[in-house]
Amino acid sequence: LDGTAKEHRINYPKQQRSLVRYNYILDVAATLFASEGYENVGTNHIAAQAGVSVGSFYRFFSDKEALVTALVERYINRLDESLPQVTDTSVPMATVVEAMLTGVLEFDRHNASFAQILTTTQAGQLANAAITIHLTLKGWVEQMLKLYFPSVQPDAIHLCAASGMGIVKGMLTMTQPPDLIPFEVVLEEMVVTLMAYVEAFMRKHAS
Amino acid sequence: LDGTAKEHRINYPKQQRSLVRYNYILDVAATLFASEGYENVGTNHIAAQAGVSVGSFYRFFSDKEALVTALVERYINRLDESLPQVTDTSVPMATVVEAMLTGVLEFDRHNASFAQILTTTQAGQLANAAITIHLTLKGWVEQMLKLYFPSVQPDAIHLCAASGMGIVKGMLTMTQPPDLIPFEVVLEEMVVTLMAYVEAFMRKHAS
Amino acid sequence: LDGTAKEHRINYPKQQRSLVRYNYILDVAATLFASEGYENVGTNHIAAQAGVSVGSFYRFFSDKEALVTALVERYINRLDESLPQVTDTSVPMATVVEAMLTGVLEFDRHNASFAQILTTTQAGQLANAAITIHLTLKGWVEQMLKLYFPSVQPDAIHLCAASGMGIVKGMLTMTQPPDLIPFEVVLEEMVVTLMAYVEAFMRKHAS
Amino acid sequence: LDGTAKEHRINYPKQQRSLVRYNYILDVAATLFASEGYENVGTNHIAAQAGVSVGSFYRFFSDKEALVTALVERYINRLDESLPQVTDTSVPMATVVEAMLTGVLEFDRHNASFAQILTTTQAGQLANAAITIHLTLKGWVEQMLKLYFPSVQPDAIHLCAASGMGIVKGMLTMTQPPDLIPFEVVLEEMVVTLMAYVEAFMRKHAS
DNA sequence: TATGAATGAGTATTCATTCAT
DNA sequence: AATGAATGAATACTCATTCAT
Repeated sequence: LDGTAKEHRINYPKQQRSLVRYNYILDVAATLFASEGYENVGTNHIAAQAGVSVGSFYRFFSDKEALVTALVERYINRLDESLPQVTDTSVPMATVVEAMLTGVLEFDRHNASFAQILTTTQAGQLANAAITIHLTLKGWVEQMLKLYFPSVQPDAIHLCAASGMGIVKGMLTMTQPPDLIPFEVVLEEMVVTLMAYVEAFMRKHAS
Repeated sequence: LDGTAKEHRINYPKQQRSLVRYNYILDVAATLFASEGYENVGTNHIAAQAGVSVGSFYRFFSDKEALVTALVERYINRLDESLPQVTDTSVPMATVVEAMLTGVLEFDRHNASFAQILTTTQAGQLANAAITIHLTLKGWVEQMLKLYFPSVQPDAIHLCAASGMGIVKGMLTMTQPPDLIPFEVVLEEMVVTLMAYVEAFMRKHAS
Repeated sequence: LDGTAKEHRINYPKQQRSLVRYNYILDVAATLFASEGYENVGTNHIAAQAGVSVGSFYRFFSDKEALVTALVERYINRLDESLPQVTDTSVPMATVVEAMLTGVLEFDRHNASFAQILTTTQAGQLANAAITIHLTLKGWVEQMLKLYFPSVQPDAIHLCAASGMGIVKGMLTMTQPPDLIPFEVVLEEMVVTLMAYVEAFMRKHAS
Repeated sequence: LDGTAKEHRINYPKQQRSLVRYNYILDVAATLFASEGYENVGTNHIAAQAGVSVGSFYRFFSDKEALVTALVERYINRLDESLPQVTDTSVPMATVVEAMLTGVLEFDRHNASFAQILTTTQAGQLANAAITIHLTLKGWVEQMLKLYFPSVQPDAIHLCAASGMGIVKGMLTMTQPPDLIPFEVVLEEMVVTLMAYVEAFMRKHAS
């Protein structure tokens, strides 16, 4: 964004012991970010809470931003493992959509800060993180749409995926204050909305 | 959120000259927040950019947070003036929805930081601001829904409004990076989505 | 003390109306200093509390320090009027001492901040004020001592007066937190102490 | 005083190196307070003068007030070590009083700001410090008086101690401007005053 | 003469980051 | 490798004082 492009580096641990520490720091950071807000959580605080020294923290992460990058990477890896893979259209799309949304909501429940980071719109260190997750998920959605609607133009697919992402991200916040709507209810409304949208969209864009 | 509830006060200017300054500071702040991110913009920076001294800044706003409160107040007042009032159902709902969404998108285009603040999910000073706008808008949506669906249960109305807000907030971000989808396109998709959702929702909740 | 010697000026009001304002500002300031502490009371605060503009405040007093100077002047003028004048030794010294101490304690009761300013030892704007009152009172004490002990050396008189001032200033604070000893009790102990001290002192310094 | 009771914390250093720094900062602060006045000395100023960074300053002291608290603690610990302990009445009281006063005056000579803080009467951050030292010293005086006058009522002991404290605090300022009376002289006058006062007091309160 | 809006240098405090041990 | 003491630039906010009206 500003060209100064500091090099943010993550030192991926090779030892087992280090790996545990590394992951624990990420856990602690994610939890703190969720409850206090990213800007209100210092690196010293994270390190202390994780039971390591700041020095150790900076051996793993060159930067506060590198920590976020690592967090995002882990989110994406875990999502990749836990979300259903769709390779053929033998299953009705509604089923797939429901499975994916269930997966995402479930994922958010077990991965602190996920939705908060994904929905960040304020410029700042979190912004790039949000974009990375957004683009990854949107790519997956596009793949799925292409599978189910092979004859639809790429541009339309892209638009549909972007809208879908917007809908999911927006409705994801319904579980949080001030709405505090239960997960299952949100899930149901999400499925309804997405299916209704996709159907209407495809009716219009069917070649 | 934490009960300490510092008293944030805004000194509403009475003189014309002051009113201009007051509004100008809000303009500058909103613009800076949009480009740099709330946490990266200092009060000294805002004051300097607005061509006033920090002291003057603090004559208007007791706090950095009071500035946000004032910004939110102004957003709400302006929205109240510019969004269409719906008092009867002589117009088809689709028309109303389209008019409102057009209004909101148009509003965001002319009021820097509006969508960013509205979609803030990170804990911090912006959180309360986001909630205030959210609740206000949701209230308006509920009113409209009650008008068109007088026989539907309040709980259902509330859920529908909350979902609608989620959808709009989520899709509002499509105009921003990395999607950068044109306003008119986003508007169209929003209308489709909302109408499709409401229709499906009401089919289920019709008494 | 530091050579920069800014010129602190008081604009003594000539009009009756102004005089009332002038005195009222001093009253308000003294009261605020007593309850909040000199450094915690701003000139804007004083002006507002006194119902005048800051501009008016600065027409009377060139400085915050000039205000203190004026306060001290007024203390001294009022003390000069209310403390008993001693011109001959027809009255026993104990009676005079008691009358003077009664006067001082009474004075403190009706003149906010008097004791606090007099007993200030912290360097700062109050220091000069404290010294001025101290020197004035000490001068009066010296005069009285000379009258009763005409044959004692000036140096001894000076030392005795200085000690007396120390004793009075120190015991004056007994009425305040944390001791909170009643005025009459403090008065009694002061008289006892001073008389006992002077007697012992003079026994030693009688030529 | 106002109930808001911020938690002032001191980080007592455990390493030798840190302890030296910690004490040096206190030394520097005390010296600066003495010459410039507490309110005129900033934390940055103290840190710079002590040759440490502000950050280091705040590692030791959570607050400017915590610094004062630490200073007071150190005063009290050092006084406890250097003032004579009185456990029986084998020594005449005059001797004990003289020894204690010598100790206090000597202490003030080697511990910058001691008397100034002890005699602070202005509301503000120093006020609590002053009260703490005052109460501690008064407690010691009471103990001593009880020892020498076991049959006197506690209330009378308390009043006598309070007066004694007032006398000492007041006369302590005689060594400072504008009086500048030599230590030995002040000491002598103090002893005379206190002994004369106590004698007169006890004559009256002997049961 | 009176007003009070405006000024801006100054203050306490935080926090990402470094580096000697 | 690991530690955590140390750094200092940066930030929110205050307040004595000025000056245009």
